[in-house]
Amino acid sequence: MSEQERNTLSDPNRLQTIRHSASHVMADAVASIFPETKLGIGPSTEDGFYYDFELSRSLTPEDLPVIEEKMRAIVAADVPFARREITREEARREFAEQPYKLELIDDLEDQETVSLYQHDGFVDLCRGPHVERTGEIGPFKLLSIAGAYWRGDERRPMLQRIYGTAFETQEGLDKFLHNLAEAERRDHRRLGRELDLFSIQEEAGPGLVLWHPKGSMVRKTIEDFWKEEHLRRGYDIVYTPHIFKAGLWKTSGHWEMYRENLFSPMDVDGQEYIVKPMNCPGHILMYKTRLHSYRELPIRWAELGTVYRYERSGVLHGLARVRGFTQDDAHIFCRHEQIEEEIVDVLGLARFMLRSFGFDEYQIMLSTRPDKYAGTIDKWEQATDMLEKALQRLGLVYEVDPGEGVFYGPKIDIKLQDALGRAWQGPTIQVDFNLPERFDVTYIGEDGREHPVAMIHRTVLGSMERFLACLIEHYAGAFPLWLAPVQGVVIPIADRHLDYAYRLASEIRSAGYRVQVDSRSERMNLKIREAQLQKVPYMLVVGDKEAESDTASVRLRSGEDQGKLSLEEVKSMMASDIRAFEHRARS
RNA sequence: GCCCACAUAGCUCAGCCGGUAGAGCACGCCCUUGGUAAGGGCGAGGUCACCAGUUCGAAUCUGGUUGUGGGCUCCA
Repeated sequence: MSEQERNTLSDPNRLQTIRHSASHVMADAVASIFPETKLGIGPSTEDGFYYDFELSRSLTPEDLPVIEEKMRAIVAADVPFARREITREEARREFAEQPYKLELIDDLEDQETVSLYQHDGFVDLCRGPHVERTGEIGPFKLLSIAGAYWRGDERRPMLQRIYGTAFETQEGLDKFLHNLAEAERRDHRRLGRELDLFSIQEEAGPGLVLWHPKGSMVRKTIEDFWKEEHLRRGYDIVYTPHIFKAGLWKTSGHWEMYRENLFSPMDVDGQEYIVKPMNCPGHILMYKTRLHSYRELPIRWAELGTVYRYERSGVLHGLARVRGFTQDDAHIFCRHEQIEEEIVDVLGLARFMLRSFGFDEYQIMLSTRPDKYAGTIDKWEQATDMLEKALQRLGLVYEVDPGEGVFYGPKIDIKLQDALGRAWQGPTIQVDFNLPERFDVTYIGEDGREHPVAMIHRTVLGSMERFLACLIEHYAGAFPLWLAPVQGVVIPIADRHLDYAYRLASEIRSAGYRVQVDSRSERMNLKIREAQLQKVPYMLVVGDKEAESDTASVRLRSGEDQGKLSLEEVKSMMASDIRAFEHRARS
């Protein structure tokens, strides 16, 4: 392969190198505009690059074009990038005015030398590599300004970060910008309002969701499906209260380990109560109402449990990050030797659920012991081991996420990928030896003695809120027929067709479909347009011809005209539409 | 919580340098009964997020509060 060929190929390292070089050029530009600039770090990222700066004043969006202009000049000058190696002492002198760089130099492993990259007059501490010359940096664009803590530590100073991206080709950049626009078009907050699915209002409180009838319909459909599948797979459905006495949360360890997420206690008759942040203690108390034989295990209790967690104001985001949400939770009480089998089953259920909702791509993470944890290291290792074994047994590829577990146990997280390839937190499976111990949860073994029970916490969708956010964006609001809140709209052409329209609608409705009649005295064109914008799967146009022949002219959301179909044909078309989705999941 | 930006009618937005608000869509009424993505007319609707301050006068300037957006930290 020739040198030229190598450079034109879409090599991921090449792209990274370009972006990293672009970040240097950006830093150069910023430093030349703001002479007092203190440099942080400037790496390439998955879809671009950034650089962190400490500046004499705050950046505004108007600064970006100016910086970009400067960058273009540097790229056009096509100056070479030069690597230099110097000793740490020399580096300390070179960056004497750069406190953040000095800190980085001090933190380098005991290497004798450090490498520098220089282009034009700009020198940066950097491992490299870089492109040969600035002219090799392809089309780029600065995207946004953000605050970022130095080294991601909220106790350290906040620097100003500029995000940008660069590509090898103009098409690459265009595609990226197009994707950004597409993501905006699919934004569940926008679609939530446009499709009248839900709202979050200042008056009600940040992070608290009001589910409008249409959003509730989607949610109900998901919940019904979820419950049925759980019953089929040996779960029992339970309900528990929204508040519990504070003592329960002290026993569970939440009071100690999960304090920053708890809402303040409320006083009820002189007793402290706390809104539940999790469902587990309720299930544990229920389990403990009587003795359980090993013969009963595993016991699988599922609850669509609404929990409340205090989330810092800056992290709230539409339905994806809220303060009150409903987990599709379940707790499995079992013997230790049953854990692996149960996890295998849960993974199977989780994969089934994801497929059912149209997600085929996902990524599995194994999160291990965090800094703040309950229980012994020994138990943690045991639990982690079991999760790992189950994953290996199913031959699933996974990554380890060190320190990301919950305080009471390690977990498997499944991140699903939506239509745009973005990852969403979905199913979570956690093994927990700690809560059973704290609450003294046991079963009676074959030997007639008490044994500690093992507990698995799991969700297979995550939460109704976040899952709906993901669904909306995945489908861009055009839900598959079985989930669509309104599955069909009957559109009478003139008022004299209303009777027939109502009759048709009620017959389809009695077959179990959600169909409405658009009875307004508006033109058919308008009704079609609105049904289309509302992403209604089936539009059933009825006029003189249809009323006479007992048919409906079927227009699909895709714009396809199916022609005149009889009532039976319409119903069977809808039925097969739904069946196709079911098969997809079970196959 | 932190950094930056933003907050005008239900929605999307205009409102230059301070002189008490405007469009399109949506909504209501009327006319139109029309064959596959917006028929026409009239009308109603805003203490310009909230609270202070500067000023003869604030949607417009200043400060604070609340909320939202993009990030950081954190997470179902």
